[in-house]
Amino acid sequence: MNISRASDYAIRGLVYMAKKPAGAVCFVKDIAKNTNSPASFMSKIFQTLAKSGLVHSFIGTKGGFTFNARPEDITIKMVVEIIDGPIVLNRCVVNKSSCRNVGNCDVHFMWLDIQKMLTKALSSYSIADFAADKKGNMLPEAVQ
Amino acid sequence: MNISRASDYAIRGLVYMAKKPAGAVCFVKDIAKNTNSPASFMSKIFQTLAKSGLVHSFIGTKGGFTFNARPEDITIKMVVEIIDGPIVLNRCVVNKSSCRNVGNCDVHFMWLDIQKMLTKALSSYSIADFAADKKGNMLPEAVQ
DNA sequence: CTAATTGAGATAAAATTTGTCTTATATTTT
DNA sequence: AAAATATAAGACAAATTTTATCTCAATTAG
Ligand code: SF4
Ligand code: SF4
Repeated sequence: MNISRASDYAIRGLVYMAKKPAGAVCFVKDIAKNTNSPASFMSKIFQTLAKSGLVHSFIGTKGGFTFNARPEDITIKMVVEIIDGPIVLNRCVVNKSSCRNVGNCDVHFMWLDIQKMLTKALSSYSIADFAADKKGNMLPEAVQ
Repeated sequence: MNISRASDYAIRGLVYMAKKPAGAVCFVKDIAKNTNSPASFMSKIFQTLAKSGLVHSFIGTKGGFTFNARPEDITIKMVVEIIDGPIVLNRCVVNKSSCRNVGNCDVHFMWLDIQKMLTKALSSYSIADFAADKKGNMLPEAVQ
């Protein structure tokens, strides 16, 4: 029940990129250093982000990565799902046929509700929110 | 970002127990059969539940498990944390010293908020809620 | 053309998950 | 009392996922 280190790195890497002037080409080495993360691992993470279309990659000297979408359109949910795969609290919440008990399972509906709440929360944050150096609570309903 | 099969089995095993008359001794074999779960796996899960004090175990013929707490006092969060370990969305949410970036990390506060929301939701359900055959939404704020 | 710098992709170690199999314990039957 | 039986306890192990590293390929500057 947690996000992976890879997703944490990816989010902070993208936030770092978003703080640079729009359109700037960023190097993995630089991103990794400024986010305190292993460069070789970050490299593979950005490969995945590039494959997903979220960022664009340029190979060779003076290569690097640029955004392929506006940071304000990239939600935390998107990043986590690209890196960790779909968010599925319990197998039955996205694919009913994945569990033969779903028809007479009392617990099923709880997972549906919590899944909905969680994905809604993760979708309510974008990369741009953090690049603007806003701090503190941005999900009022979470703490009242 | 999901609960383990073990936690799913544990919850439904306890719900099955809660449907029986209070104080009844239940066998793993029976619990496993009625929850469509591997008996030997369920056995190890109930070992853990017993070690935590949630249920009581009796060895030998006519042995089995009984509740050691009232089903209405056993929250889903408790069960998941006993089986899967503490719920920690990201390492920084329960132990600030686990991440050297926490002081100047913009994303930290988001995880704090979502963690709080998630644990609150998981604490709002008890085993008894599902044993009563109540179905449907029990977390109004999740779907409005 | 060569060297330097970058991302791409193959490989692998470590940890976690998901189980099974054997052993110990208590009860019931003979 | 001994043997058979039913149960939980715990050791063991396969499979998967996570967390990386290491080597290769592509591009460009000089
Ligand atoms: S909660 Fe119920 S429906 Fe969902 S996976 Fe578990 S048993 Fe199946
Ligand atoms: S979100 Fe920030 S503080 Fe939390 S683990 Fe990641 S880097 Fe550390």
